Amino acid sequence: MQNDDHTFREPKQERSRQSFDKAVEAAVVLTVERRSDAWTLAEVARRAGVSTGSIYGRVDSKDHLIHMAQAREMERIRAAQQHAFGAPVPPGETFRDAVTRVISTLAEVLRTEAPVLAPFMLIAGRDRVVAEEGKRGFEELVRFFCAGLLARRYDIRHPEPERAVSWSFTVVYSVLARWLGLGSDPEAAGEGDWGRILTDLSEMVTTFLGGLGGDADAG
Amino acid sequence: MQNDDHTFREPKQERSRQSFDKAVEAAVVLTVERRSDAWTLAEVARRAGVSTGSIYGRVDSKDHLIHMAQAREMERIRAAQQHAFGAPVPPGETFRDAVTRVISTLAEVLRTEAPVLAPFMLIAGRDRVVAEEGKRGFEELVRFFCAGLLARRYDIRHPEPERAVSWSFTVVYSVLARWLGLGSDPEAAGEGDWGRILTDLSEMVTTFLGGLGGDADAG
Amino acid sequence: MQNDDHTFREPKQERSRQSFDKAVEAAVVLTVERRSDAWTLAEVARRAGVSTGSIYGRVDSKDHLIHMAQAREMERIRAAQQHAFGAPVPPGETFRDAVTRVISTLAEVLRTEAPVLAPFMLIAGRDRVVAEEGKRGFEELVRFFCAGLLARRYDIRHPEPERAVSWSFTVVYSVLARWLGLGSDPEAAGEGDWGRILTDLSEMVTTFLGGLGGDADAG
Amino acid sequence: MQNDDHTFREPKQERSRQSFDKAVEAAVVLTVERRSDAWTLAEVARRAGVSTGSIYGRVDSKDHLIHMAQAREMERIRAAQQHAFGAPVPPGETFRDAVTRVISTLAEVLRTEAPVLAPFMLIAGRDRVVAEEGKRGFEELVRFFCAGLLARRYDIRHPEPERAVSWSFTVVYSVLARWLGLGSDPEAAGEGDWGRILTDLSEMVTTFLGGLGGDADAG
DNA sequence: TATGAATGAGTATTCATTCAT
DNA sequence: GATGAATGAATACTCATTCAT
Repeated sequence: MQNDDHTFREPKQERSRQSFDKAVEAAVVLTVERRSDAWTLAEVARRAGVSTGSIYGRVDSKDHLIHMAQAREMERIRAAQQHAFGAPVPPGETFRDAVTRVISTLAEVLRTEAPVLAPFMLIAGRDRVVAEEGKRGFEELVRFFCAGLLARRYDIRHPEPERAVSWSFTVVYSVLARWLGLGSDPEAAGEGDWGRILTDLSEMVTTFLGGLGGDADAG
Repeated sequence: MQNDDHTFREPKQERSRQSFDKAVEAAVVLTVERRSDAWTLAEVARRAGVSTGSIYGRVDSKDHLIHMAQAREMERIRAAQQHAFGAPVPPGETFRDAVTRVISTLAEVLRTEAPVLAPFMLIAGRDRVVAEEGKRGFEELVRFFCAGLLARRYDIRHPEPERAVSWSFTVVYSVLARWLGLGSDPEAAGEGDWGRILTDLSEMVTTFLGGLGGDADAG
Repeated sequence: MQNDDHTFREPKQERSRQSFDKAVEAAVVLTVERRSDAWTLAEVARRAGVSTGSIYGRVDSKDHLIHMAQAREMERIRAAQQHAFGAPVPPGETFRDAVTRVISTLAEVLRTEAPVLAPFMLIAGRDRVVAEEGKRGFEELVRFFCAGLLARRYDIRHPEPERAVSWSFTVVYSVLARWLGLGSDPEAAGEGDWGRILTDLSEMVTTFLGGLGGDADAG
Repeated sequence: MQNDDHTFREPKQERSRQSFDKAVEAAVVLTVERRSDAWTLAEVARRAGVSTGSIYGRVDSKDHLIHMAQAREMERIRAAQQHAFGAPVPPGETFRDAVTRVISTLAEVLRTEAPVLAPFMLIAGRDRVVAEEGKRGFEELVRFFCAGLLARRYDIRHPEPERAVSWSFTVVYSVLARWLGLGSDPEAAGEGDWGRILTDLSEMVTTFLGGLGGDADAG
């Protein structure tokens, strides 16, 4: 949860912590608004109602502030992911329903967090630390998704369940990310119908994994 | 081929046109090298062996120069797409082979042009003109891909062939673009095996469209 | 020993005085290390293990702290000078030996204290208080040196003994200071042989004062 | 005459050269006025009537500008030294007169250039390039002075004429530099009488070299 | 009184754009 | 036209000093 490349200077006074929190929050908001880090430290300071100097008391460069902002958001997002995938599995669920549920869960997390994730992905293109942190969140997502599907391992007729599930994630994530404009390819964003996409993905994955689609659960 | 937002000033002299071409070329090369527009006009001028002033004689801002660079590359890329998809269809090809061929063609075009496409997609995030131009190339790709598959319309058992093909494009493009780092999400770039991805995509799409996978062509 | 330009606030508690002493000490050490006042109050505070605020409780500017640091060192240095020049005169010493002894004493004091004196001389260039304080130490040195030589007034054949001795000091001090890098002219520092310089100076001064060099004491 | 650590960007237009010259001149003037480099680029730009950007067109840092300023002044100063020491030797000059002349020449050069030399010596304390350039000028001075005295080699009774002359330079330079405040030790600056100092130095050196002072030329 | 966080003026440097030659 | 020098607004970062706790 901490940055790798910088020593985070722990504030020893509560007041300070609040000030810095406001600055990080402002950085996040601006990053989302501008869909990139195209903001100045002066803007962050003004929005947070603090001075630039006070920010530099906790951070040693604009990049470091970006890392803090990302760390904070990723912590929140990872908690959200955990919560979303931690929901109880409905009893008696068909395989198709399970696939739909796992995909929808992923989709919902991504859709909710897209505004935050997108700019940080952009920044990851030139900032190794941001890339690494993003990767951690991503890998957690992979694990949740795969675990969710592999819970129905015995319904999967594909000869290599692990690989099939992993591939399914790739397909689902790629399509969703593209639709949501993650990865900063704004072209696709919002084209087509979100619900329809989820249905199509579920259908495709169900078929791919179960081999027959609708009645995999009947076996 | 022309820009929408600026009056293109037709150069009076051939010599001058060549100078400007060199500048545009330099802008392209730098854009690819830096994987973004993180270069200065001075750099472009130096590389092209021209002066910054002369560039401003043909263009009225850095953004405009970027538009010219993109226009030039997109023209080339569209020609390449046309050529690639214009290759003759092998006679007696199975449906599966047709799917594989169309997907491979798309994949090859994207893979070849990824270094150029990626930075412009990045720029498209904040530049409407770049986004529009990119979209045009993209839509052509959609048409080629879909036409390629719909040529086998009668092998497609999916109840809505048009939509199914379109959806297939979405899936294939999303996965490939992500793998190639288009859209500047560097996480996925290069993970997994390219050949394997093509195989998996072909398999998935063949199944999805044909319903039964391998023997759709038998019908 | 006190500063002229500031009211020195007598610390109420012993504990507090020790804290401030640590700060002054840290300022001295940093000044010597950096060979100038190119340090920050935060650095001083960190090294001293106190807070910047507490320093400002005893001092009202960085310059004032520098003055305290200098005052402290000059006090020590003046004691050292006093001690060095207070050594008993060997009985039956020749005039030449007396000159050598006085010059060597001066040289040794300067050489020992050069690391401290040099940066404060630098600072004296823009700080009147530092210049004044330095001057006081310097004048004491002049007095000690001259008194040392004038004790042999009757061996001095120069028609104006006072002036001759004073001039000798100028020559000796100038050469030594330059060699030691006092006055921050780093060019000369360390060039040539220290022992040789002392010999040469002694020879020159003996000759200058005594008129005949080696046998002035014979008269 | 060029800097070692930077490529000096030769202006291709005359206008430019003038602009930059004004900036360098302003840097020199400010350096002399402030007796250090305690000026900002904005000040230089304002005084020179140019923009900060235009300065950065020729120079890539404030330090580089300082180097240029120093290079320019040192060029001038070296020419002045050459001219001063190149004056014809009066025929029939006594040895004492020769010593006085050489010392006076050195003294005059130093006195004239002290305001420029002093701040650069200060800067040399932390800037290697400035130190090196200064050293070059200094070494030239050593050569001129020694050559001037060694022209009277046969009047020197000291057993090691070269070393004696070199030592004489050290003494003379040290005393003069100190008096002139070179080396940023402002304490001594201006104390005593300049004419008297020259007389004393001449006397001392004449005696030191010739052994008998006034009648060395009689031999 | 001590602490250390907050302040904010101050500065070097960049670079798209303009314009004198 | 072409050239490339000049412009100057913009921006990250520093640090002496203040002040809430």
